[in-house]
Amino acid sequence: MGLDDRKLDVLRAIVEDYVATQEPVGSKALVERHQLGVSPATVRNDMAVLEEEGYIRQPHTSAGRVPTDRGYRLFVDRLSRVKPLTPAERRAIERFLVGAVDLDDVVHRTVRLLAQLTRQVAVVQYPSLARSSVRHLELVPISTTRLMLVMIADTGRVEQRLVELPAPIPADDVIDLRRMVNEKLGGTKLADTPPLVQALVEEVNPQLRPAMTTLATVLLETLVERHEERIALAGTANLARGGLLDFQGSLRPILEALEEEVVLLKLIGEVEPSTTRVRIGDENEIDNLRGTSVVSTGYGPGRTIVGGLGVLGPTRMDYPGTIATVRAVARYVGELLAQN
Amino acid sequence: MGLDDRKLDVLRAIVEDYVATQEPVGSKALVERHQLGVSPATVRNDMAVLEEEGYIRQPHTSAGRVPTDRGYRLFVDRLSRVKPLTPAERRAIERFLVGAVDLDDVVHRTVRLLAQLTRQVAVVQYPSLARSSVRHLELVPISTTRLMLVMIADTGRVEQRLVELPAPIPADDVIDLRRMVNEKLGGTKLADTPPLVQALVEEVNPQLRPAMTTLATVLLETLVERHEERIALAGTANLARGGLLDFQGSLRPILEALEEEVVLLKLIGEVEPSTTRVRIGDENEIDNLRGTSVVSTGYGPGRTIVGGLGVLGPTRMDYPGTIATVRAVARYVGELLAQN
DNA sequence: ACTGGCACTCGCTACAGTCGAGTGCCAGAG
DNA sequence: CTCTGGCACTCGACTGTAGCGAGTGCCAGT
Repeated sequence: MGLDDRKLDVLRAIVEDYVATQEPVGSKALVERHQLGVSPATVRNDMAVLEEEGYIRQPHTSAGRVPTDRGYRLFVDRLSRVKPLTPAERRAIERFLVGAVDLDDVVHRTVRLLAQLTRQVAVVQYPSLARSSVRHLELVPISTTRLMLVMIADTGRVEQRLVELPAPIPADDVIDLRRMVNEKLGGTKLADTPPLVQALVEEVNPQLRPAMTTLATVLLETLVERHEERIALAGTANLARGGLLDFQGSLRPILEALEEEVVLLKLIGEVEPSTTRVRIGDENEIDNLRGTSVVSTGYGPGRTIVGGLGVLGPTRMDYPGTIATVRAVARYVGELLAQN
Repeated sequence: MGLDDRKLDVLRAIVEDYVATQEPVGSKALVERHQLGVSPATVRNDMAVLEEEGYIRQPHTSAGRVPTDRGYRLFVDRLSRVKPLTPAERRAIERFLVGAVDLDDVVHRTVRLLAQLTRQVAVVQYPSLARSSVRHLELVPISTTRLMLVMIADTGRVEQRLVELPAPIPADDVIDLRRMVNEKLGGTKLADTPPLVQALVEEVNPQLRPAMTTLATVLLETLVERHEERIALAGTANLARGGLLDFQGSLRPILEALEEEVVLLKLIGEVEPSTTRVRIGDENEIDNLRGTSVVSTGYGPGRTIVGGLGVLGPTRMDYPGTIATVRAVARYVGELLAQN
């Protein structure tokens, strides 16, 4: 059945009031605070329908109504307009991000900024290596059998790994190795490197082969297997704000989930289109995080996307405001990266 | 007044029982569970004295006794023997730390291990730059006006910073710069570099001076001003374990404190002697962390100390066990680093 | 289609009563 | 002088009852 306009108005009013007050909202309070132009009784009838359709529910018989996940979903999809940022927020963003000296700095500032603006838990993914290109590979001899491999990506990311060589290697050979890997891999998308690395091992002259083989192993491990992705987190203290009224009872499962990089990546890393994604309550794939909502989006220089960022909070959150903030921050970060 | 041996036994028993059960302990339960060889009435008299001296207190009139911070302090200083680790714990430590590929990996594994073993919040400081020596400085040209400065320390730490040059610089000059900084700074303690860096700027030939000046600025900034110290954190979910019985009420101030690097450094970074440090409740300098206890110690290869690590938990914690674990982990990590 | 009225539900608070763990004190034994 | 058993006392935790009030669902009337 089609919900008529007034019922939608009622739902919107319920969501807004509940988000603001954190208390179940009744029919009387609703007509007082919003100009609905009808009586409480009418609103009650509308509420009954909304409840039947699963958009709101009553915590107890004698209490007001609270939006369900489904109700929030409808609200986000059809009833809310994106709130423009206040000038103060704009200024905060600029002030916070100006003066960042390198990628690490940008990411840290961003995640703190997001946490502060939204008053929720913020998560920022470092530019994904999979979406980066190799800018330079550096080999620094540590001893005759040890090299430090430093990879610098065009996104500003720098990764290093220790390479333990099977046999001592003269300094000149290190130079050769460096030249070869840079010639072959420089400028290529990291996602495309595995076959190239393979080729390197096969083409190299026999004398360098053992060294190149271990080097290749480390390269593949670093790029594909291990950390590949990095994540920054901030604002966990905000979880404990609502006096535990949100997150029925225990923060533990949430904190546990937030300690798993894999989980965080799932949350904000899956960025396909450049649109903002909102996951509400049960829509979350992570069991520990049902009961929370996640707003995430991709960021990157220009129109490309190199990573994701977002925030996590109670389902009872200010969606329009949060979405606006997340988008704005992502855009600013993109601009910052574009200056590279 | 001198507490006689039995009173100390009583205090020990109270601490042990309270830590185990999390409930105020009464005189009757005490004589039942420990072989004190006296009646409850006698214990009560002892308790009265202990309370008067400030080692224990009663939450309510009709409840048992609970140790005070002062009581825990006495317990830690004089009444507890360090618990040897179980073989299972030893094995866990080895299994966890074997196979770490580089410093980052070591630190991350260590912090997770500590959190898991102690079931508390674990903090590990990366080897302090102030206590490291420069092994190598690398300059990688990114563009004609940008260099990536990569510093590798003998402790395995690698720091990088982008250097924005005032004017384009030819490739040969970069090589010169690299040679100069390495000759001058290579092998020196980082704490001693500032004057050397200064000297470099003054000695360099005029053509390279502008580049060297900005390079020097970045070097000093990186080493002295900025991150200098890095920290890894794990196990925050353990805070929410005790059902909020510990940490009267809110986790918020604690989580807030844990997000501040400065605070964490204060907690575990001040390592003077190689001994283990225990801060109990109010002894903590950080206001937000009164009500928690911190066990910390230094670690490093051989007898030297390059950084600190420790755990944070409720004042009601298993001190002997925690101290033993923290020490053992620190020792293993030291051995691991010594293999460099 | 909306409204006012009314009976009903049920969580919240206050209050009284009971129970029991634990204490402090004291007189007496060793 | 130290320890012990006994006893009265305190006070938090729990239970049950009662009244209140916010909020609802339903219905008859406009």
